[in-house]
Amino acid sequence: MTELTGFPTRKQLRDLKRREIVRCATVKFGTEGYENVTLEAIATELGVTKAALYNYCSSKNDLLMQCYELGMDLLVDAVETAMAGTGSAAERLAAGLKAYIVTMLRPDMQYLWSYTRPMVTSGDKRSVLDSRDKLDAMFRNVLNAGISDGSLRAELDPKLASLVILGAANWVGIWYREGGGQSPVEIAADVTGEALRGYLV
Amino acid sequence: MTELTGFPTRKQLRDLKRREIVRCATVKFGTEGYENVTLEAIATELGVTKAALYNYCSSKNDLLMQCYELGMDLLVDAVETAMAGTGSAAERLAAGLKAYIVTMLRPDMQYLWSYTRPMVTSGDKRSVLDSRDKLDAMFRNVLNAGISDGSLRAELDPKLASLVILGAANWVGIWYREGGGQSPVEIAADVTGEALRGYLV
DNA sequence: GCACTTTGGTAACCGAGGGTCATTAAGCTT
DNA sequence: AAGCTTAATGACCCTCGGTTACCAAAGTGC
Repeated sequence: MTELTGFPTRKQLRDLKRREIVRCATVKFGTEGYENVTLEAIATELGVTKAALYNYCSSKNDLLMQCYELGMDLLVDAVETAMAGTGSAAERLAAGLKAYIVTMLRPDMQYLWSYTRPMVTSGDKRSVLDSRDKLDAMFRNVLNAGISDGSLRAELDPKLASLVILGAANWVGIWYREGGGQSPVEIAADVTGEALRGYLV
Repeated sequence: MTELTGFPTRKQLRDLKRREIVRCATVKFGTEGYENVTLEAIATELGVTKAALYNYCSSKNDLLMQCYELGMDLLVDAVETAMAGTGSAAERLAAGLKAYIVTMLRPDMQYLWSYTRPMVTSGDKRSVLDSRDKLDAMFRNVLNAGISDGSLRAELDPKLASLVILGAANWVGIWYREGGGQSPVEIAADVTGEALRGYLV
């Protein structure tokens, strides 16, 4: 989010608009569901016509990809920050997982995540898949580090373990709905504890 | 799959056709994705017109629900059978989970499962949600049984544990793609072992 | 055997919505 | 001022989910 000062250049203005479109679409896709949101609706909300949107995306699906990309970036950032601490690998793993879940449960991410992610197929934008791989790699790395520093069980298989752990975490994004008594932070703590139970020494 | 002998009655014929439509739709939704399948395509493949389908379903989404229902029934049956053994609860849990994963990875279930499930919202057909609850209950029950018979750790929380375990299992349906070297049975065994690691005594 | 309803299908159509394109208005540049 | 680029518009097309009027064949009562 680079802020502008003075006269924005053409490029800056363009990027600003693009981001505004993506932000608007993210909220609408997230709360109403991809299929129920028309490009007309997005355009109207932004005070332009549908055709104008096509200056910033090549198709509705491409717009969805841009939304997803934004979400993935948030997620990567959150996990990266949480894992940057100086504790044991096990502690960093727990912190990263907790951050992952909490971020995923943000109101504007939640539905986007659970409802939309499945429509991102392997044929899609490379950058999206890159973020996905990056997240996976971050968790595998910290799992490996845990074996090295002795804070996680030595016999675990990082690849399998990351699948199980991320599976459990991603599942939260699917069943969690607001107003269920527990806050995202509480849920994240519970699920993190449960998912890592078999790996802590 | 009740087979017919002799002259089928009107009702039988009708139900036969309905099932054939659902079967066809399941395969197509599963392999091509819900959005990419037109009712025309399904109708053509069955040698009828689009309008004829509306004698057997009330909307495209309703057809999807019927597909999903079929899949859920298969899943419930598979798990029920696998869990019916006489071993310890831990053994039955492992068998059930393995059956769950293997069934989920059947070619005609796979995409339907990962791609389509998210579109089944809480406002949908009761029977679909019932199957979902039923599966969940089956796993929670066997977890409870495991605490009782001592084959699982006493301190586990069945609700949380079933979320984590099913989350890990469902995640497989999302990342698994055919031709990845490992067979569904092998994957099911690996993931089952990994997901239950923290719960076995 | 003949009217008469019921069932299951068809062809034609409708409207919503994604996507396109010629055109125009508003800056830059020289 | 002239010419070029950019961004937006409005009218349009096409696909596809869904509806409706109509028809043919199978069952049913007389």
